Amino acid sequence: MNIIPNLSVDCVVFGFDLTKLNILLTKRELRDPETDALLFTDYTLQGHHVLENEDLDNAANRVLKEKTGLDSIFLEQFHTFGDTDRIKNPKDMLWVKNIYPTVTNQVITVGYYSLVNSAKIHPDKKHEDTMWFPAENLPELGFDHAEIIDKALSCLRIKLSREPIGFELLPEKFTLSQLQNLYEAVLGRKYDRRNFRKKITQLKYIIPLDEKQTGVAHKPAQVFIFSKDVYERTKKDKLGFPI
Amino acid sequence: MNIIPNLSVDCVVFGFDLTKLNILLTKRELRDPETDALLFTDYTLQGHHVLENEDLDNAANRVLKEKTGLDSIFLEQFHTFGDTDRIKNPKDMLWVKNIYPTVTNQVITVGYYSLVNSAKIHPDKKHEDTMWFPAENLPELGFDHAEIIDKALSCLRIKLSREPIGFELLPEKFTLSQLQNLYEAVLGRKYDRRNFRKKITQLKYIIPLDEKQTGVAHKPAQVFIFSKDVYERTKKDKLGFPI
DNA sequence: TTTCTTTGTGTACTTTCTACACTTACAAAA
DNA sequence: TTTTGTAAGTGTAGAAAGTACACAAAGAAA
Repeated sequence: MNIIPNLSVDCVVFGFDLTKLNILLTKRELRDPETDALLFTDYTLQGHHVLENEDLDNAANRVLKEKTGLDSIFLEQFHTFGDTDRIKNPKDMLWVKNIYPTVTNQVITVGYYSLVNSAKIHPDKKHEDTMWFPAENLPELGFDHAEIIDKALSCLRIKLSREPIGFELLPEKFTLSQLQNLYEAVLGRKYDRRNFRKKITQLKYIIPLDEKQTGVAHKPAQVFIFSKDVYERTKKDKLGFPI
Repeated sequence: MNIIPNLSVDCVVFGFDLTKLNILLTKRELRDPETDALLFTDYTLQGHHVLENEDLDNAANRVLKEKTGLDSIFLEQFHTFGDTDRIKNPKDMLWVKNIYPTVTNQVITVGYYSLVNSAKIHPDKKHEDTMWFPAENLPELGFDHAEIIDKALSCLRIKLSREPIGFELLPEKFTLSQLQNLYEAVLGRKYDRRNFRKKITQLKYIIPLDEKQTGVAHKPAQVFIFSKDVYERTKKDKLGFPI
């Protein structure tokens, strides 16, 4: 299957470890083909060219599957980056010349972000050079990936304040404090615990289980699940997520 | 300047005529090259392929300038459409074969929407086949342009409820009723006039002028202007548009 | 001068938002 | 077994924002 040389997708994979928001990045190293000297090292998003006869959304899913092993996870297109000077940094031009000599110099990339529960990822050692970084403290990034991540994050914030998508970042069963931490981490603000719980518990699609947290050194919290089903059936009543 | 055969932009031009929301469409006709018989006629968005060495945003601006004569207007990228079966309707396949025989069959298109005051457009007769249609009552559309318009409208609604962009659709000087009509037309709901005015008049960036509407057969309304400047300086205080 | 149309205005009520502190349940350490 | 540490769980009062609602005034046209 041939690649489309001037079209790629890049995935910003967001993960939440119950404490902070993380982004999945892959280490990139360029070595001199002759001397093997390390020319530079940095990190990049998961991306790849779209293949001939491949839908854009499928390309994003494929990239995610290949780079993380994850399948059928939340994936949302957020912006397309098509400036002709996207690749202007000398190290990136060097990289392209070495690794993709056949690719045109004008590549547009469609940005997707995906949401995963950090715990789910990295059971294998197949992708040793791919790891989580806190969104607040990213390493040096290649290409225009810092800009792509900024845009992804601001789109995620808008989406998160309109729709109940935060659950994609949590384990299936979660506590209200974990949910609150998630909102605080993504939106970068604090909520009063009582007021937060008040609003959440009146949503019919966040369902308390007859079950408590175990193995914690404090009063165990009740666990909840999110019912997409109930949400879909009731969202016409009240649109949006009231947080 | 050569086109990039597999990449285009499409612009959804929204206009407001102080009463309803309109969309600018261009008539398309395909005639049999031999008999000149009219094979079909329908309407399409303003679109064109991106040129080599052209930024995406510039392509959208160029298309708009060419098709409408308008320059430097509000333009926002909202979604990229990249399914391989985007062009599946027989009439569209026929059209592409006749008009763009060199173009690949897998074209992805980046959607932009733009906002203009309907009065500003169409002073010339150069684009006779381009005209306004009420967003509520569109004619038969070519390609996947119905889907593109749906997505554009839903993105516009989200944007309009977060940021003060409605003024792009109004004349520079406007009345509060015109502003209210605009919000009602785009968001598809009604507002109580007193409550609407109460909220608007407390925004510092919507400035009343010492001036009244003229030539109307009723009590003339006070006119207002929007100050982007004041908005930018004060938006950190209170984000969003409280309507 | 009458008619028509849209502007412009205040208040009472309801709902939502906000701030705030102590007791309880469990695990780990003493 | 007792103590300690930690997060869970809970209610209320005051402030702010949202909602519903009706009539007089200004101008143009008849």
